[in-house]
Amino acid sequence: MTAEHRAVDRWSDVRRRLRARGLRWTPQRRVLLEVLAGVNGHVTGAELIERSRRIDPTTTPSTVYRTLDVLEDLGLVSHSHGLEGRQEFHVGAASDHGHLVCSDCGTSWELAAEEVTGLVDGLRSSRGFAVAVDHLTVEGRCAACVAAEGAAS
Amino acid sequence: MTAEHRAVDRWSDVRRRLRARGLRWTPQRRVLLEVLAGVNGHVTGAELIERSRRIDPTTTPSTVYRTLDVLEDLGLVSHSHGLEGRQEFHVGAASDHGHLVCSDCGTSWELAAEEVTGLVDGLRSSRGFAVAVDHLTVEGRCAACVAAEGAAS
DNA sequence: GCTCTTATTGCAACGAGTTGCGATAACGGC
DNA sequence: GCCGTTATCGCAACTCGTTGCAATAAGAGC
Repeated sequence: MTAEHRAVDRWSDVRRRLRARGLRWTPQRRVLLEVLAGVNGHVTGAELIERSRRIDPTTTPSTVYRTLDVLEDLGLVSHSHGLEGRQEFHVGAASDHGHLVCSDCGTSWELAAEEVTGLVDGLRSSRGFAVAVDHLTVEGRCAACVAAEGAAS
Repeated sequence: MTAEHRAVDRWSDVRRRLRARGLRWTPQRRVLLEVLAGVNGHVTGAELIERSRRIDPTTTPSTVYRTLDVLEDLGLVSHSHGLEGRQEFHVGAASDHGHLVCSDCGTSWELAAEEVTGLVDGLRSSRGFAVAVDHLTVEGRCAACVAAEGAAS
């Protein structure tokens, strides 16, 4: 059994889950899942396309994005908007967390739900607004970049 | 004096401010400022282009976006990313506020700096992260949409 | 295995936004 | 008012992502 095979096996129930919904298991979806199995953390849509093309050069953007939509429905990935409004996909079931992005260096971190309870509760009580934590991206400058700037000037 | 003239006058010091920086006052910039003078609240980049074209049909996207960059440097506009990661420009000097966007109906509200002090202070002390409040967009579902959903189901 | 339904694909065209580059035109100096 | 410097313009090409549509192919039933 090759390494790739093992990686796919990790996601084996996806096929069943698709079928259960009347959806289909296609070669293109297999490729994307193979790619996703090798990701931990965040990836941009463009990067997923590129990696898929390394396995199958005929990979098409529309197919990838549409498959990602389906997988998001299944709860396998989630997406948020990072720097420049680019899509960032997050793999794995670590539910309900936001992101912290440094606008200087571009690094991003996960933001645990507990770190934003104040904001969430505040907006719910004051405005009745239900914050989608997993879509929350907080932009700013990280400690390292703030320090670097201080040292430079 | 025409209405258009009066609108431009409101922004008359922009010309001086540009010159002071060695930048130039061009017909294209005059058009965009005329458009911006008629905006209060938020506009998308595409909308600004469309409105500029109504004054001067030869308006080019690159010029508009580049001018917006300059105006952002001057502090006249600021931009954030709304739904779908689209750019939203905000006119007027109401400094340092974020946005609240409903992912169902698309409506957006301003988020006062005071409403997010908890988050900002928390991230500064726990991670040394300096949040850019004016770039903060909080997505979720507004009270009206939550209520509508409750009634429907 | 064959057929039929219809989910999915790939193409082509589009929308938002950015970038490199040669040509144009502000505007400060004379 | 003309000249030279160089900021700005407009084009063309590109990136990321989305959408409509005709053609393809999963997979369920037989």
